[in-house]
Amino acid sequence: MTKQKIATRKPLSSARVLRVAVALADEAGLEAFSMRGLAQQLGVVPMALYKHVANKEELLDGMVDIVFSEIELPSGDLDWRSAMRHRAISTREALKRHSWAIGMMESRHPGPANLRNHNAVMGCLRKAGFSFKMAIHAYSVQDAYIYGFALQERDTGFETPDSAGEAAQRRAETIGALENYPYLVEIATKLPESGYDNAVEFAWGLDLILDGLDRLRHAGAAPA
Amino acid sequence: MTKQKIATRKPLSSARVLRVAVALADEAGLEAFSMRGLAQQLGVVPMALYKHVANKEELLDGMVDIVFSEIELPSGDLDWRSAMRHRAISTREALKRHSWAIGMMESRHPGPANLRNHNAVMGCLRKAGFSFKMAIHAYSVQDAYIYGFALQERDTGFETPDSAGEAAQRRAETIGALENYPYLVEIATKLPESGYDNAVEFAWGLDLILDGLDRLRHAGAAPA
DNA sequence: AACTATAGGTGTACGGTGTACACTTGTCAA
DNA sequence: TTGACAAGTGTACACCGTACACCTATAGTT
Repeated sequence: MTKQKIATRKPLSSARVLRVAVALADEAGLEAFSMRGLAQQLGVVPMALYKHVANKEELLDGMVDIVFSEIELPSGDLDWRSAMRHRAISTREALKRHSWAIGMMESRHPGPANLRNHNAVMGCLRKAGFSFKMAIHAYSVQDAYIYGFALQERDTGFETPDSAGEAAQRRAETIGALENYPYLVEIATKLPESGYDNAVEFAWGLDLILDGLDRLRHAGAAPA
Repeated sequence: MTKQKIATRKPLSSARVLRVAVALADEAGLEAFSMRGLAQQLGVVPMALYKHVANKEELLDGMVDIVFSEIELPSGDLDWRSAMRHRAISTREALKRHSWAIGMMESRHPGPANLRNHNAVMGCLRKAGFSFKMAIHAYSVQDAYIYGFALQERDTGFETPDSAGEAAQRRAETIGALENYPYLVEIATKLPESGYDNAVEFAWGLDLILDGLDRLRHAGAAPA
């Protein structure tokens, strides 16, 4: 009986723990993600996890690095702008799949996929002719935008045009009459019919930034 | 004796609870911020808080709205670019003071200061002649950048040029030899001597975005 | 084949969390 | 003086991460 169970049960491993942890966080959210819940998902007692993972912090480190590993590295075959564009879009998509990771991408002990990613991005910019200082600037704007957009996308759940309108409406109703906030009223009324789409919105801002960078690529100085 | 205590002790109020909560979160961090800790800070038993605040979630909502209330609204006396620039810088400064709020600005039940802020920003853009769609785009890029920059600033503690170098060094050493990541090596070596400064970095990207927006202000379409 | 070292899974327990619920106490109106 | 109501208290519960001692199944060596 116990023998059956053991024969049936796949053995644990840190890789499997990590995989299942990511899946669980994906569907339960970070708030509801606990060591006890993860153990249950794996058909095991909570303390069994600690034979494969030092503690929850280290587990989260590993989970974040899995997210990094899903992000496409900038391709050497493309011009820098296309390469950066692709990796930005790939990053947003990874963060959409794993929204629990959104605030944690740069805050945790970095793993190998993280380092590979950062090294490749910086390399792409330097090879494209950006000076060191300019490359730092370029990296900084892009990542700030990508992470910030992911954050907003998660927080203001504008999934479809409709829900965008509803969200704005609800927001205003919550606090009282929206008479006092005419521009929020405008958003609540016009956004639903505007065909708002997150992927399009993301690309719009991304292109604005990449265009700006292209203009300044060979300049050493600040934006005009 | 108990009488003395009571006579000495200022009475609680939701405003005072909120004020002290913000101060406590500022110095302890969000992780270490607990209802029990807050109660202790106020010289009161934990459950006393619940006479003035519904629960921790609502308390956090109120705390975030305090942060919003510290952000300068865009001034009507300035041109849109200057007004947006000031409020962006003011936002970053508020988030620097209250870094626990960084991931929560748009995720929580919005309070009055939040609504006033959003309404004013949208109003500034519309009055400056941005079409509705363009104003949405402009708002989206700016806020994504601001929040994303704050996030990075918090996570990669590049306070001074020195610490920036140290951080990069430490990061690489953690995972193993940094031989495999030449561009991270470059960052680790050059950044310390480059005079990196967060406020300057923030303004650089901000100006890049505002310049881009200015170019597109009257165009209805996507970045060129 | 017997023995033993080791890795992996278990059970219990501790100190932390948010907060429900019933209680006492302080303050002011009538 | 009384009685109502607001404010603060104490106890208790379910959850969390995880330290520690224990058992057990397997692998290697003799």
